[in-house]
Amino acid sequence: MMVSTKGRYALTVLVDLAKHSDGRYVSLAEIADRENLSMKYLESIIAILNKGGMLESLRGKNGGYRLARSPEEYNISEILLLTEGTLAPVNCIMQSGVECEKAATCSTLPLWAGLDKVIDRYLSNITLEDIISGNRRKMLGDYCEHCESV
Amino acid sequence: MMVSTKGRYALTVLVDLAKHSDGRYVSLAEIADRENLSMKYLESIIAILNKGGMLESLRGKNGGYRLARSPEEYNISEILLLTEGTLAPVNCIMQSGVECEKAATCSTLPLWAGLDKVIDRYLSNITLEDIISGNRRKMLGDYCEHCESV
DNA sequence: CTAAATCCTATCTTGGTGGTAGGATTTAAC
DNA sequence: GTTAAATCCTACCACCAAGATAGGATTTAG
Repeated sequence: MMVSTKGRYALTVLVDLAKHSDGRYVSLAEIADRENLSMKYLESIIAILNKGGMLESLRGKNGGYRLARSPEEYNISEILLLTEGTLAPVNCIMQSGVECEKAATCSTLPLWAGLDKVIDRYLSNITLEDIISGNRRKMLGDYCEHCESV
Repeated sequence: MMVSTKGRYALTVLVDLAKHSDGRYVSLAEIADRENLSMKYLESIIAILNKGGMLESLRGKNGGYRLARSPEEYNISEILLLTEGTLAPVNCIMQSGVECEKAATCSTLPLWAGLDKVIDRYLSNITLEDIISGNRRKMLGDYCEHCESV
């Protein structure tokens, strides 16, 4: 498993906000209720999003959260990176420069590095807007970033 | 994390066998020593490979393991699938038909399904032979299965 | 017969996942 | 200025898979 509930619920929250806040602040209770998720657990997840600058929050009565930017300005990679810490498919691949001591001679490292690249390319290319608009071609179809850019 | 040491070590073992057995049986002690991994731990991993039909084994003195097929006939996806059980990036994606109850209305499901597809495409396309021959273009480069097939 | 090997079963520690609990603080509305 | 509704903060906990380790039973070449 690569993406835990943390990352998945974070995305769910952002999608919910994109769909339901038209500028207004939406309370966590409302989101938890609508998405049928534990509000207490979402609390800890939304805190990460908030501190990461992905949301604006308002405390007190009638408070809540709303997106800090417009949906097309969020790419999925940055959302998951923030909540999951890393998206690397193996421990060998570090976000920092720290490397395995065998890296120089490891025959399998290029495979893992390539896999990491493929995953990040896919996720970086999709935005929150693609998700709420249901851009199936880009997510599921034969859409090819590489071909498209040539 | 998506691929644990189980899958990584399994691949390491297969690569080691591909490189060092020219038809002869290679003992686990030899592999563990060369790869600097715990022999006892490798034992449990190689058992999976063996039962999965990826290896041929010979018991008793001078026994050991060798590949059941030639390196280009193993693709990485099947190796990892056997050892890891699943390669799905999220719990939402099942290898069986079992689905989340919210699947029909879930806006994020296409994203996960697409990610799963991208990962499997990449790993299915690379063989053991690509790894031992260090085919960097295919693993790391701008190689594009999609473009290539058009 | 013995040494070298696979095969089999059981056990253990650790850290991350997926939460829960309780309260402190802020603010709008009456 | 009191109250209710909300965010914010800290601590805690159960469970399970990962990553091994241990010990012995079985097979076979020499």
